Amino acid sequence: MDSEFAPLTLRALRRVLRATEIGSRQLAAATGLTPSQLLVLREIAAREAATPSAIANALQFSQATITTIVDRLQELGFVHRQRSDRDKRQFILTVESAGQMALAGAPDPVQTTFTARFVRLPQWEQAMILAAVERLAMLMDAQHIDAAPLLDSGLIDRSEPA
Amino acid sequence: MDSEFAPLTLRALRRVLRATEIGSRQLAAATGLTPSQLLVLREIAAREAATPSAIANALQFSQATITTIVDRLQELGFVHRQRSDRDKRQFILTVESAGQMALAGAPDPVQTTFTARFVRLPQWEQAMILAAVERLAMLMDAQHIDAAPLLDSGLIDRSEPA
DNA sequence: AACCAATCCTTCGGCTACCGAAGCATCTGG
DNA sequence: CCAGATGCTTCGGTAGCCGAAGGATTGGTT
Repeated sequence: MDSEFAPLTLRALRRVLRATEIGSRQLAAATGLTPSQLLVLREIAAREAATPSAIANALQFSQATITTIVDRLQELGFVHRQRSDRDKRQFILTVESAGQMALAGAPDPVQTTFTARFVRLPQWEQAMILAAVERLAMLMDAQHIDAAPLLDSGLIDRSEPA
Repeated sequence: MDSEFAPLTLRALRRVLRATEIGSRQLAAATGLTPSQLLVLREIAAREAATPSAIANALQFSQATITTIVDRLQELGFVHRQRSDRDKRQFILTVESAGQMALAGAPDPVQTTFTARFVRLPQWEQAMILAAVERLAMLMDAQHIDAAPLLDSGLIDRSEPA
């Protein structure tokens, strides 16, 4: 048997990736933001008291990169920079209302059509897809797995941490 | 019920995307190639008689972008440019042996660990994930759907083509 | 045959992404 | 109060990415 599901899954996954990547670039063009700017904006919006280093860490960008992107978001009036009181080395980043509107008013087209189609699937299939994607996320997310082995028995091998 | 599987799926999917994106950047650093160069190289390798415009179209890059990336791949000796006989405006791109080796010798770390973990899942789950991801690819790939409605009955809505 | 529009690719100019290294301010442990 | 660590920015550099313009080639028209 030794069925070869893995490469097929990877290939299909690449198609998904490509589609979303292209969509995010189109979205960027539509909003005037670049994909990276959008990514950073979303990441700031998603957390309380975001700091540049936290964003850099979450997105795996260097701090220098975050600085330039935040610079631009600030120029656009989407984000506010404010020194932290606790630690005056830090900046607290917050999303201004203009930024909120940009996020809300510019739905990702791929995401939109995806959702429109997805909700038409039978419930069981929706649930199945969700379960599968969450499983995928676990299988791929190396960061969190190092912190806490989420997977079931005997799944983790950890051959050479490099 | 009106269960909200869609946003959860999107959120999980974003985690997957992030993980692969980060992995591809790490891979790039490891091989000396950039993510885009790798993408283009893979795309050339994947097809017979690749032309710049075909690659540009598949990856949704401009021709100008492909030109510069192929320039660099050529400098590295990974890709060969040759005028087409049929149509002398075109170039035929082929992957040189050095490029083949680069592709083969530099496995994506995310992909590798993913596969290592994936194959340990029970067969039924592997099959389930594969089915789900293929379904996802269908749901997201706007390009092909316009050409041929792949989905089952009543799935397509096509509300405003924008 | 001569032309015109379309097509393929490149070149050019310009902005952004992204990084490492260096620099400045601040914090923390001793 | 000082030394080292930390958070962020600035600087210099490579690459991505694009639209517009340009050179060559093609196919269809008259």
